[in-house]
Amino acid sequence: MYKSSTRSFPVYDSLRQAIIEQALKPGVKLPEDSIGETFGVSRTTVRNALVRLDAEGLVDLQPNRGASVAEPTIEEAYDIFEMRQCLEREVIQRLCKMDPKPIVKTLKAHLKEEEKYLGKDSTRSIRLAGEFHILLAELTGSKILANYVNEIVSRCSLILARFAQVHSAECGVEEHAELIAALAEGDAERANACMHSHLHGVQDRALLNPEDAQSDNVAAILSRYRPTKTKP
Amino acid sequence: MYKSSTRSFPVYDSLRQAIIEQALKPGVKLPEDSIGETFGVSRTTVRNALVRLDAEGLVDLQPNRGASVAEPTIEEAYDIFEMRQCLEREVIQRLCKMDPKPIVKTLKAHLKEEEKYLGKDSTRSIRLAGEFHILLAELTGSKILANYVNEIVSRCSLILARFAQVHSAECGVEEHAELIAALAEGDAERANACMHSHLHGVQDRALLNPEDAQSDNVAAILSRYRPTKTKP
DNA sequence: TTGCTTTGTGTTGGATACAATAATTGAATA
DNA sequence: TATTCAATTATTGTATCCAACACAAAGCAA
Repeated sequence: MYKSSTRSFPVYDSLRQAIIEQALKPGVKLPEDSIGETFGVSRTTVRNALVRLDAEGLVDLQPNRGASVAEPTIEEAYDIFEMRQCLEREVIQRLCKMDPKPIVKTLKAHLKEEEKYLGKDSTRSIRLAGEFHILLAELTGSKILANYVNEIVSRCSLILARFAQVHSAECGVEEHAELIAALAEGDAERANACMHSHLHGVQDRALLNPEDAQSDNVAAILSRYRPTKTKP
Repeated sequence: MYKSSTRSFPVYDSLRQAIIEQALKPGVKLPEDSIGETFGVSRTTVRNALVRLDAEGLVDLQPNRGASVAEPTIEEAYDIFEMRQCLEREVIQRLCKMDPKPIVKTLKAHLKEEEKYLGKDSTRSIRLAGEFHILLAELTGSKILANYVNEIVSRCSLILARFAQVHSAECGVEEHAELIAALAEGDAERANACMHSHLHGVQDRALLNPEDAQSDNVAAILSRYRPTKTKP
């Protein structure tokens, strides 16, 4: 949907990643000037990226007031989690109608990655945990479903950034393993239950005792996300 | 999500409406120049609108080749309809857990509108039929769910524009009435069945003989495949 | 013809420039 | 000291401009 050959794509992608990984926390202002500077592009280009992120709900773009990382309210948070339950239920139901063997194989490979970085690289762990869910959705073969899941998982990261105390506890690897086991056996009932309680657990950890977050230096954070220029 | 106080909003909104109402058919080029002229704005402003529409899947924005109304493939069409079933199933399930009285009241008012223009103003009929589904989603109180339904209903319009022969047959008003009746009685089972068969009917009318509709566009499609293609 | 290069025209990608709006500062007054 | 309001500054909204690219037609070779 978004063609990466444009100049605004790296900006979009980096911002997105930074928001998901919570380097850019909810409420942080995203001035076009400074972002353009760190990426070496003009405001026009940055603006394009911001418009897209606004459409995805990761950024809040207010007229004459510029962009900032979205700050989902507690109500929106519940709304998003409920929607996520719906989408991921659909994912499970579709996967259960398919041949489990190649699915399980792919998932196990991913799980191995997750285990590899568990407790070592927390940022990577978090990303991998999110990608597990996206991978599940992709395995259904439905582009749209995968898109929606991708979007909603991102927004859940935002919610965690806003309300949860400990981000690393987002996804339990064992729970992923359990889900894979259920899928391997073709046990739809159990797979569904697994996913449901898994997501419910994430939600609880996020929304049980909500507390606020604060901001940081945008340019400094983004410079870490800027793609390294490899020029011959 | 999209603040209407910008200058690009009317452009976005008009284009969206035109696409949904099939005045702009799939594949039609959307040059920034001419659009900007008709709206009295610059290309920059138009571009903003196009980026948003691209993000929503209504417009296809290709680098250096500009924008055109999206042309969903038959595979994407099935994918989208399947997703729509999932989303609207969720809508029904949520509505069935709520107090039916105010819901039914609102829906009946809408239905009356639909009946009023049935057979008279086809464009308006089509729009109202689509809005019925969006209204259902809004009544759940979930912003996200309503957004998704809105988006997917729009994309279904696009599919109909591409593949169906008769657009006016999109939604049966009686079927809407039946659904309302089921909701009024709190009969979740029946409401679900209603919605399912209703959507299935729409899908069938759209995708049953897609070859005819596609052959209309063969010339246009082939003209884009310029180089070294063997003739039939 | 057929295939390949070239040139020309139109359109887009992106940077810059200027206008409009919001945020901030600071001085004057109570 | 607190408050108001005007002036300044910062940031965004939008238009315009130039370079880059795509597509089409014309020329050229075989």
